[in-house]
Amino acid sequence: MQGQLKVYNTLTRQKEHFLPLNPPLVGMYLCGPTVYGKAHLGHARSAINFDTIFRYLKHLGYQVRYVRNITDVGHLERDADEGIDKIAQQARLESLEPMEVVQRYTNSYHQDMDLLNVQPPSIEPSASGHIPEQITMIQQIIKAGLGYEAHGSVYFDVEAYNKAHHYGKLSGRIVEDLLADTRPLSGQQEKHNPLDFALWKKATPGHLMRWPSPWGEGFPGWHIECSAISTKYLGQPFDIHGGGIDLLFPHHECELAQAQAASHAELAKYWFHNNLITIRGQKMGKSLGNAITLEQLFKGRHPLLDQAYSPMTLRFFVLQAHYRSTISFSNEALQAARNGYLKLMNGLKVLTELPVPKDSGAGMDQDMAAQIKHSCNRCYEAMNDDFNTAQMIAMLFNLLKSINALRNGQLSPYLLGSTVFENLKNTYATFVQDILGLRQESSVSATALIDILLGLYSQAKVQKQYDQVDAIRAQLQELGIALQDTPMGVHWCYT
RNA sequence: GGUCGCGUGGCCGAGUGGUUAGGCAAAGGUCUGCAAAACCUUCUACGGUGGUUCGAACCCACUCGCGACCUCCA
Repeated sequence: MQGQLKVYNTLTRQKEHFLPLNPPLVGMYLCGPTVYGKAHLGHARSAINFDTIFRYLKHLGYQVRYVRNITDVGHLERDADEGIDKIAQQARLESLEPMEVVQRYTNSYHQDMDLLNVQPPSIEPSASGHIPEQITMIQQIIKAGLGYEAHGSVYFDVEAYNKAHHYGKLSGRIVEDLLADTRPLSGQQEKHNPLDFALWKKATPGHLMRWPSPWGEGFPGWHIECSAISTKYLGQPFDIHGGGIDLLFPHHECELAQAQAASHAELAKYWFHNNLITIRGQKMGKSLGNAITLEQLFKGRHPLLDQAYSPMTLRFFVLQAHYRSTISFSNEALQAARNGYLKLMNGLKVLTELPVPKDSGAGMDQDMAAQIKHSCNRCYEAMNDDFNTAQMIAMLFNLLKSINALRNGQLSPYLLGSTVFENLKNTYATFVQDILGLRQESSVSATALIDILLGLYSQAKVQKQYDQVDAIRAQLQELGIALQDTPMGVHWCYT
């Protein structure tokens, strides 16, 4: 539809035509959140960027199975010898069961995603629910001679793997360079090589999250869940693997190597990476302590925030930049995003109120019609060029000028003809709502509106304008609202 | 240190060898009982130096500044 989609593939470092392995089916995997804390702006960016990609692929007619995992086990907090995973750590602080922490933050994540109008993925598997699959994959890797056990833990043998494959081909690393630069970390004496990474970790006695395995009680390594889960639901290879650019190395590199080692096949055909949100020139990240959670943003409760910003403001803010560029966070930028978002939404409202012109046949403004048609097409061209939402939004603002001109009577719909008008209407509405995923955030409450009417009602009554009094009462009655004059004033109730 | 990326007007941010990106903010105008919105106009920038070219913000070299990954990270 509307030209051909080109996407930037991190694996090949260039834009390529998007050719799914089994069209019209598309398999897409995204590294989801680790649920040991509230989601922050970075989580939102990734989710919004890939949500938009998901929406656009569906719009193009693809049948997309979108898998986004929930990481609820096993990531080491710091050094391997501590053997404490993040979730267990947090659980102790809060005196909660680990799975209670997982549930709480999973719920919180889902709430945030709903507010951001991020569509739920097709499948949202948890790591803890796929321990057997992970163990099986580890066994395959061992069988292939690319993993080894040491004292109840299992490691991936990077050197052996690199003999037949290229460890580092995704992130552009060279094993020799990596080796030349490895820092000695404590607790790595079990490894044959500093580059080797854990597939399975033996649980220390105090470790809360643990599962039985052929190597004793333990928990899966950091990377194995994604390899096991993605291939389970999407096959191998599948079409698209996504995630934040900070996951590129080592996480995605390891995922790729594990899958390759276990099944002698590529993990994914296309790798997409969204860039980061920066603040004061620096990456916003949990470990840097400069992350703003979504809750803080929506409530305006953070020292860096001048005010609260709504979910749709954030969504627009994110999508006004290309997904592979960094975005600078600032109050000024958020404020600008809010105003831009409102302008776009008001255009949608205007559009629904405009009458569809009948074709008069004569008097069409060919130039104007051509211009609108051109802008409509360019919305598709922008999205087809590696999901360039920034450029697409610019086109929508161009269309918006015409839409507002139509409303003001500065431009007559008859000059456009019904075909162009319908094209304008459909394109604008489709891109704003279905693809950008923007929706109205109306804060107007019905009771507040009724109160205003009650004021006018009372005033009219005092002035003995009974026609108006009766009219207000009758019209509210039609809406199921009855007015009642009492000695205490005017009340209303549902009827 | 290794690898990679970025530096665009007051702010955010596309783009890329010759054509207005767009939004926000600001100024002027049209409209208007007031206000707002909308529309029109203005502000025409690409870190620095040198080179290639008829022509570079876009290519090349050097240089300055910033950042990301290499450890958990969206």
